[in-house]
Amino acid sequence: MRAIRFSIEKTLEGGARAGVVSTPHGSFATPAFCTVGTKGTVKAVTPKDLKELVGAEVALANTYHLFLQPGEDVVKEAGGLHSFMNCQGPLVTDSGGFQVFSLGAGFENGSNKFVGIPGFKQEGESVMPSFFDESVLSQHGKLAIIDDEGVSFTSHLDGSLHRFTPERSVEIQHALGADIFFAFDECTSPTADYAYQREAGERTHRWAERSLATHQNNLEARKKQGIFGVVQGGRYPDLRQWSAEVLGAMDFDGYGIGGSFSKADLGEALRSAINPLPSDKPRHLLGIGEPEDLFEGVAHGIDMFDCVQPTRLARSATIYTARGKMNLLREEYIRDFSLVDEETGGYVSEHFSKAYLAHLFRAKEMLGATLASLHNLYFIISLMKNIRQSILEDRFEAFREEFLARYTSRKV
RNA sequence: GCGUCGAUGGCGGAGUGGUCAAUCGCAACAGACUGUAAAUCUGUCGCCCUACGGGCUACGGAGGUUCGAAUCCUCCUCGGCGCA
Repeated sequence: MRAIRFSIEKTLEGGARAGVVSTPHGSFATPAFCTVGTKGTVKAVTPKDLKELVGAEVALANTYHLFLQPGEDVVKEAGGLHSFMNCQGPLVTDSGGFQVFSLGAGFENGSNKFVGIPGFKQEGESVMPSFFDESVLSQHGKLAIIDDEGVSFTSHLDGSLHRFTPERSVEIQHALGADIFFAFDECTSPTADYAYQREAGERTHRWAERSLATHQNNLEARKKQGIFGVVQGGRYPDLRQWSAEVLGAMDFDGYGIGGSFSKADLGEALRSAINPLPSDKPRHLLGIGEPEDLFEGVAHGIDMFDCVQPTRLARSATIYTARGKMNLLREEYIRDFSLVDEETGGYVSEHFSKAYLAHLFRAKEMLGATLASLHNLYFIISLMKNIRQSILEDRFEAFREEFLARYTSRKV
């Protein structure tokens, strides 16, 4: 008996589908958006509000972060992640593979996932993230070093040396006890060349096998947790397809699609990665979450998303609205007493004005981040619900068009 | 009244003869953010222009010394402190 079950209620011609994922901690409707709680907390928001005000059904935490602090042993001693963070619903953990990228390969050129894409990263910007702390730099000039067996890395917290292998990552994720967790993968830099991308792909595939074997050998964990493999391939469609074929043949409970690709290529990247995957398993597009991208993902058959964007933007005063994103720190909102986003609604939009949130941010009051996070999460999650409904009613493309027409109607 | 210290850009506060339109912090204004080293980061921030360059006015006020002053001298105004 598998811990994770997926039932598809409806699939549209283009590939969009609606379903339900069942886990030992309850089920969630798909397409789903996982709120991101990297360190075991969705920043600035209580689990109660997340559930009652936002309507969130799943959350995702991170192996790398929880391993470093407080340590997976502490979480296990607390009774697992659910009990530790007082979350009764389904939980997902990411493997730490992305951190290998952001602390290692991605570090070399200070890139994010969309490096070089106009509007995402200007050319000639500083090579290193300026929040980088030189005191924890390893002798290699970066925090993570990859070899065929695994990854050695220095903690960004205290500079101590650690090592992740696929086996170790799975072991930690067993201790954390999320309902779904990811196989340890290597997320490459978007600038990686073909040869390296292929090499990294092969490594990721071997790691996937080892992760899967480690999980299958743990009979206790198998009953309680499901494991997802992660398709890689960078910006090369043939490598993505190859990666999906190789992983698709392995007996995972679901699949993550990770890595680097340009926004413009999202559609192509999804097509090549999704086609070879078994259609009866859930597919999770890792780390993507702008409204346009959610539509694009769903259109190609993605079932799950996670993204820091709603909460990260919220903390720096940018909110989603039906008419596009708005930076509440702009002067024009100081005396804008209209509600945050009447068209979208939700607890925050219905009770607070833009001027009030603008004041909270200017005054650096914590409630600003909380309300904005609640709102952005509500915005994204209700969007997912509406998308799901539109699939069930066979009017997904119409809804997409209608939503985006309004969403892009106003320049921020 | 005497003595003493001080007066710098929206605020705080550096500078104490040239490389100063003036370090820095805050505020302000704008931008970025997609598996969270992010309640973070970046840019602008006297005025004007044909604006990677140029011009003008500036460091309480008025004079002066000097090739050249926010920086030195004199007087004045205002403020802190001490003594009366």
